[in-house]
Amino acid sequence: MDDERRLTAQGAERKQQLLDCAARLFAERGYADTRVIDIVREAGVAKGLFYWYFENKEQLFRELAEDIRMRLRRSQGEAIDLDVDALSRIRQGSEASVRFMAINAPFFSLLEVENIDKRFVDVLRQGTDVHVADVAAHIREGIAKGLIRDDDPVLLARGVVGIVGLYSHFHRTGRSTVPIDELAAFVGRFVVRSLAADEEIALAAEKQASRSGHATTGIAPVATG
Amino acid sequence: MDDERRLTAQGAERKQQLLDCAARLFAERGYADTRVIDIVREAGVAKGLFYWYFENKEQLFRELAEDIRMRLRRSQGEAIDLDVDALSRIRQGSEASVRFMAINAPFFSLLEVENIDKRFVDVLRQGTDVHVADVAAHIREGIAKGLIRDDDPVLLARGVVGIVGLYSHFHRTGRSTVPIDELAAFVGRFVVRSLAADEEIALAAEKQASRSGHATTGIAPVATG
Amino acid sequence: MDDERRLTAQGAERKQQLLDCAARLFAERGYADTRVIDIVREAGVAKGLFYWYFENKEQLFRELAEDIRMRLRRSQGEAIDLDVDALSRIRQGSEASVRFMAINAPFFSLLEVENIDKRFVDVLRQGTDVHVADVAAHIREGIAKGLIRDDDPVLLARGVVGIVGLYSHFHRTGRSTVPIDELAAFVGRFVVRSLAADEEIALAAEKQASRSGHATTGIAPVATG
Amino acid sequence: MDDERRLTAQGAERKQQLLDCAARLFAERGYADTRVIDIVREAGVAKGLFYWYFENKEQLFRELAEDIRMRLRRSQGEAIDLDVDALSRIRQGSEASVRFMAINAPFFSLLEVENIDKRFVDVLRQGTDVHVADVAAHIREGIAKGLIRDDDPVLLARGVVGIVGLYSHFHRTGRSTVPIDELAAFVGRFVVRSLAADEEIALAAEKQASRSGHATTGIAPVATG
DNA sequence: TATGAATGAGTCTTCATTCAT
DNA sequence: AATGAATGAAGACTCATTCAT
Repeated sequence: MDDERRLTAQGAERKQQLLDCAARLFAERGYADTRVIDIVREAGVAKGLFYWYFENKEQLFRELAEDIRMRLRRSQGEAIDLDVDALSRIRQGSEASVRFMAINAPFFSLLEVENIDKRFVDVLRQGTDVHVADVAAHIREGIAKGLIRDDDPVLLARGVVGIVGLYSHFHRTGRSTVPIDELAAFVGRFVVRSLAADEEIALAAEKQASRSGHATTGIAPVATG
Repeated sequence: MDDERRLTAQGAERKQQLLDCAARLFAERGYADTRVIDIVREAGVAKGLFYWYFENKEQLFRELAEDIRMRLRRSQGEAIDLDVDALSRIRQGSEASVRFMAINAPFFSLLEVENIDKRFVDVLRQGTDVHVADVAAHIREGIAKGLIRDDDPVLLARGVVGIVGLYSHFHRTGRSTVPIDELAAFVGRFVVRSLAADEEIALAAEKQASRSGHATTGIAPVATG
Repeated sequence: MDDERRLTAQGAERKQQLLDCAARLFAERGYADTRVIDIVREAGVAKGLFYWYFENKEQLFRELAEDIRMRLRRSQGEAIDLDVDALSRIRQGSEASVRFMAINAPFFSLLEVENIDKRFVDVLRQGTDVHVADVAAHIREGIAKGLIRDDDPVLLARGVVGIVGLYSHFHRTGRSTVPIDELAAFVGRFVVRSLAADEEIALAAEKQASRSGHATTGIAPVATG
Repeated sequence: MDDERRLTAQGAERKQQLLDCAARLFAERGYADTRVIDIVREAGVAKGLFYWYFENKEQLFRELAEDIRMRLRRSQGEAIDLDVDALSRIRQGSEASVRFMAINAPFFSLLEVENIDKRFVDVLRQGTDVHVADVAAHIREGIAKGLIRDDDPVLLARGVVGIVGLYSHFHRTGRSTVPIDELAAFVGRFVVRSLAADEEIALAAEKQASRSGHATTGIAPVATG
């Protein structure tokens, strides 16, 4: 792969196919235990072709991670109701994220953790930081308006993002017996309680109707085999 | 290492030295990127000696993980004041954990995540589950007494354990500018707010004096060669 | 080599090349003392390629052993004159074998002994057993016709096969000063005398003209790099 | 081991114990697959002690091989009746050898083949050569007296020695269903028929009473620890 | 675009041998 | 004599990456 290549329609499709297969395998066995040959075999192409579309295995992972992060962020934007108060918006975003991650499970397994591979801390950390910044903005507004208790906004935001990832992971690894909608609601409550300035506000935020249906838009499923 | 070997005092020391070196390296570069030769070089011994004390690299990791988990749990037990209410106990345990993990940072990097390597999900998950069960017991008591809001105790416990790990990780990776004591207090507040049945109870729990000084007892630092 | 691979013509050639090089080296230095790297160096290719064609060193040995055994058996079939009596046929086969083994010396060194490696007793023993069964059939016929003395046919057959291997080995290891044709004739006499019912029959069998010229067809010599 | 060491009685015993254990293990798993640690463990001593008694593993094997060869030769001398004719003496020696090898099976497995390890061709070959020379002397005498057919004496002697080893091996590897005395008799017949000048002589040699009872004197059994 | 043979650096693991005690 | 920890050379095998076709 010499440079920024212009791909034909078929080429783009083939590349996406490799990305999808890789995502699934990374999720199943981890980055290190997924060999390039596993990916191409899953896609039904020859080994050499991998290097036509990607510089190397690492590059593929980075593309994958960035792509997923982008989709998650977009889904959150869609889930948030700009007319409601900051605390409710955080709740909406959190619930939507839990749902979105559940639907697109295989794509998230790989980036929730910073430690998969030291090589990737940069991509993964940067993704989280963007997310945290988004939430922190809402939190600052909430504090200013007396809706959210007066504590370090960035730390609080880290907590929110972390909790969402936490329960998503729990659900993704098949250990949650709770249905996804219930789990999302639970996370919503958890987050609201963590942040709310007082009980009354918490109860109000919990009541706020959810528009998070939008967030169920998933990543297109991959035709395996 | 062919069988259950009885170690002399010196042998046990040498083994511990290898464990410590391995912990540090795993923390720095991850499990996969730490070669056996790196470990023995760090310890200043020959490669073959590694296999005198450990069956293989995987076995060493398991011993390490179990050891650390045990220490963490013990430190929590010491930090908890049995005379105070359940919510306060959870706060105490959480704060103590954050401090303990901060002090023994290199030892925790490797087990906070379930995904280091698919081979190790068993050890790591089991460790977390024990921890969650501990906390869930306190939560049940708190709910019964009206101190903790009435929600799924195991899910809540997962949240508590997760948040502690979350902020410990954040601190460990050097991104927290907040001093450790302040961070521990923040986590204490966060946890208390997430769980408390009402505001009054939350404030009371936050006031409760901490005995968590005990928990600062760390793992003996290793003299690096 | 992950699965049953279909080889191109060139691939089959390369594989055969590796087999030939391995045979020569195994013969020279034994199985254990021949490293994979020696084999690939001999073939002038890189180490990794070995594992493209063979699962591992052991597998290569097995393929080799089976291949050789097959060739030997085929050569015997070609050497035997179906019109002559059983005793003469055994003599023909024995002489042919000695010649065939002498010509293809490097290929036989490795399987004449059962003890190269405990792992391989199965392949090697099974090969011998087939051979013994072949000879035993002729012996039974010879006994029935009064040509061969009445003794245990399988034990006798083991003796015949053993003697052939014995003198082949002797010749192969360079200790026989006798030319190969003379040695083959000697073995023919030895075998005939061991089996013959009486002297007259023995003399008759010794006189029987040999067709064993066929058996000189050897394994194609390998162009050493 | 610095030099020719003078051993105490206890030391000699300890050394013999190691030799015996090694013989058993070599027979079971072959030379290469028997580790020094296996030998010392079998003997119940520490690894370092091995090198007090033997220069190295190879040296031990050589001592073992020479010892066994000596015992075999002695047993043959004892089995031969100097009063009988050459052909009968060969028969006696052959039968005695088969019996002796059967009794001391574990000690012979290792030296019957020249190919265990290229390092040992010298010891093993030399042992065989002495044996062959012994037999060849008898054969020359037999030829001179018209008892044995006029063929190359050394080649014939190789055949005799080889056949004895052949059937011993067959018996040792547990594939012979025939009782040892019967097998020995069979070998006697086989050898006699291979060599005899005519039928009458062969029948006479077969009738000759056997004194080979002497040869059953075995190597002292080893107390396995 | 696509193939699959070829490369070779990298890593774990084994084991004979040495040596301080 | 005896112990067992320590050494380090050696070898099998993996897998990302390259390249001729």
